[in-house]
Amino acid sequence: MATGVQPGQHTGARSTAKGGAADPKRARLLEAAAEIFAERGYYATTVRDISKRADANIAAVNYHFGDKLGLYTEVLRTNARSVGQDTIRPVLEQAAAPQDVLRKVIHALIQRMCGSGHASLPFRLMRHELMRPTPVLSQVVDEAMRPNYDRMRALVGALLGLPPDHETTRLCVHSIMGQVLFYPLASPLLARLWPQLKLTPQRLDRIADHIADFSVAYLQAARVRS
Amino acid sequence: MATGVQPGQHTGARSTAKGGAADPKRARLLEAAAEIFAERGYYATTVRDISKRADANIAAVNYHFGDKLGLYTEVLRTNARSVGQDTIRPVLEQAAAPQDVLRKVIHALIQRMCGSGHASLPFRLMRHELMRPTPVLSQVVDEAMRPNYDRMRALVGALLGLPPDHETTRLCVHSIMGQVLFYPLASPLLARLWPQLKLTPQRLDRIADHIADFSVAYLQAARVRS
DNA sequence: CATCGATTTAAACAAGTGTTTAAAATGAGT
DNA sequence: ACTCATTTTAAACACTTGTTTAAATCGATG
Repeated sequence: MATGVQPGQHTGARSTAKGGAADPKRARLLEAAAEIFAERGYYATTVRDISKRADANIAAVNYHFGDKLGLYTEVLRTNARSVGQDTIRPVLEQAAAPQDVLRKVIHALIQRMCGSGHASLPFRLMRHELMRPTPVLSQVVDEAMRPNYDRMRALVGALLGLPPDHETTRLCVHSIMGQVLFYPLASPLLARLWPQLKLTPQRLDRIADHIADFSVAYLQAARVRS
Repeated sequence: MATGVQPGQHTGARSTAKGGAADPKRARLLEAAAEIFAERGYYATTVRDISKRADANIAAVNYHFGDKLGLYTEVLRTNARSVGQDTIRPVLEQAAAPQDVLRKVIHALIQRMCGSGHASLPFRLMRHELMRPTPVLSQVVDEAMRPNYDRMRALVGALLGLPPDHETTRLCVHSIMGQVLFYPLASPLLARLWPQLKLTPQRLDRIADHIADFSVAYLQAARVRS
């Protein structure tokens, strides 16, 4: 104890010169961790795998982030912002007819949640967090999920002619979320029930169209005339 | 090697007397394993926990079932039959109006998948298998899921006036499954987005009603007149 | 060059996992 | 009572995990 070095919260002599890559080893660890966490989730990822991909020593994670969960927390906080504010929020807040906004957000969600490219990395992190929650889940929900859930309730409530906190409004939002989440969350099941299905971007667009049609049918029929 | 004892497939001198509980230690292991697997899933369950609950030695699992996966396979095969044939199939095959059958199967699925009682143990096993597939998943899908998926497609196809293997039919089945699975699979998310929600049986019935209404709205509107 | 804090390294640690081993106990058949 | 296959047991094994340690290296400052 009291060795003089404080792992995980060193005094912060960073940003010495040009404002760019300060402490590159730390950045490489974050980058490698994000990729592996997004691929396998928190529990199936080992600090040895992360260290190897980042060309760092096994102790690097503990030195720079305290422990594995500290590294994961930092990775997730960054990407939660990307999901919650940068990607979905602008789609939900654009000025357009509510039905069009709904269609677009369904398309965006399906493409990101089912995609495997670099742009969907934050969504894959969320996907794992949903399937196998970690102690960070509450924070993720607060930053990435609840704001969009609330906006979604406002949107669907407008379509229904009901307040955002009405039970029916919530259930409809869940019906839409459930349809969307089915494809990324139940994909191992789906792959065996319908082996021919290939989730190409075109196919994902057809699926998103269907989900929108399927949902709008109820929202229109149930609309309370104002 | 060649010790004369063949773990996992002993010669089967079982059923000596009354056809009831032959090899009670094996049965206790199966019972204990089913409970713990249903609660925590395959990977989070240790053979030590199972052995302790069954009042058996740590080596008992290996002796009677070869290895942990052998025990899990046997537990899952039993309960897959319960899910696939005993519980859902009769609901899907009853002679009634397709809409009523659909409503009833949605109710049954929601109650079982979200329940925590003894009757829903097989469904909790399936739930974990969906969220965290094991090498046994394919077998589970074949025995418990695909038959009902096919029956579901026939039912929804009849409501739509489309063949069971039409793309729209499949997408509609997925929309229904997604809405149902949302509550059990995304429950950690839901618990934080809507903390007041308590999944009582009455509430589950309201949810099932909503899912049925939500789905029927599209199925009726999209019906191809024959 | 010497100094000293920050970083990196190799090695070990402690805890947990599924599995195996060889001996002990069991119990029915002779 | 003895035999012998079956079952149970305690102990250890082999392996992986996250974490820690203490020494080595680095890098700017005096």
